[in-house]
Amino acid sequence: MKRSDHKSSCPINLTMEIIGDTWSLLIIRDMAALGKRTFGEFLDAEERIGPSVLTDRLNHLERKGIIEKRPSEQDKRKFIYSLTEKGMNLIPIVYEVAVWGSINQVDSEAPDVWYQSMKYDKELVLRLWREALESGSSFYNGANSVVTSLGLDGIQSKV
Amino acid sequence: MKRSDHKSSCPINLTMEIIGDTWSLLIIRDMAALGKRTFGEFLDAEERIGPSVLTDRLNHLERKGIIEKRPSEQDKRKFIYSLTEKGMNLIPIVYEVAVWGSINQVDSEAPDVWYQSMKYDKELVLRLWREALESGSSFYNGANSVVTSLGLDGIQSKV
DNA sequence: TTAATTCGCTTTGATAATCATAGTGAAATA
DNA sequence: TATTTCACTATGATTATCAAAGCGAATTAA
Repeated sequence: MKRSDHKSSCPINLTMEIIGDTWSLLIIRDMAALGKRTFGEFLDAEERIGPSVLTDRLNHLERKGIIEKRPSEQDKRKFIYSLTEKGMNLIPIVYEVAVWGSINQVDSEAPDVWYQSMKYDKELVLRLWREALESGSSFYNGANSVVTSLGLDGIQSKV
Repeated sequence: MKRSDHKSSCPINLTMEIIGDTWSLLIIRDMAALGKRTFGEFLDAEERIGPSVLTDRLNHLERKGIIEKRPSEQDKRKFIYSLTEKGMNLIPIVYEVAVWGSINQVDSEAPDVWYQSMKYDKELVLRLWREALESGSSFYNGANSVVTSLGLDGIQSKV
């Protein structure tokens, strides 16, 4: 089956046809949580994605309208990838996936501030996360990060 | 890389190593939303999963503690699959995935009652869905379905 | 009681995705 | 000018996915 076809029009199926693979949500995580923006930064991920797979996944996400690509002005070799509105709308999914893993997978490990943030109201954290992204920050990094907004800056970040 | 290894301990990665494929979340959808419980019912899904892939995915989900399998008492050829506690905890993810697809994928189609339910408070719907599953119902079907609890029974279900 | 059907899978053999590794050419840096 | 960095491509091996056919046990129909 070609990727352009659809197995069904079920919204769950259509969504999983976009993010239902090993890497897509990890790339979105790197953008939304860590503020990564270039090919090399994604390549550096802990999970060790290969360059050909990364190229394929970035093209896929761009074609699906989840991310955008523009040339860097500082370094003409680079491109800057960023989340579109449609991509930012995936944050609630990323959040629930992270919460499920944190609670249901005993061997999961994340920065302490993540577990701290889980104690706050879900809608508050999602609103702050959205605001962080819209101002060029991410969950962990940047002037308007969720960590900063929640006043968790001082927490020791184990991992 | 063998499936038993982990690319990282990130909760998002660990979760996607379980549900990050084309079929797993569709099987969980069939259980949680439609109340499906047997191999043949899963095979009948709109998305046309093949029997060998279905076998593989069911074994995978069982090994990961998401579903359980027990012999049917009525028909000794059959097995009854059901969601574990850990599996029911995936409902918020399924819900957010369905919401994202409904809003961001123009060509998505779901029963009218699904769109009706999206107008209600998120936490209410998730609580009702959990209660439905715990009493043997599902989102759409059964005496304690979410549809029934929200009083949406009369709505025409244009699939 | 026998024959046909249903059920939960397996098997098979082809196609497609994924993988690690090694480049490549352009741009930046030393 | 030489080296390094950057975003990717190319390659060839391994693995996953696929549709289709087949199988034995259990159930149903004649």
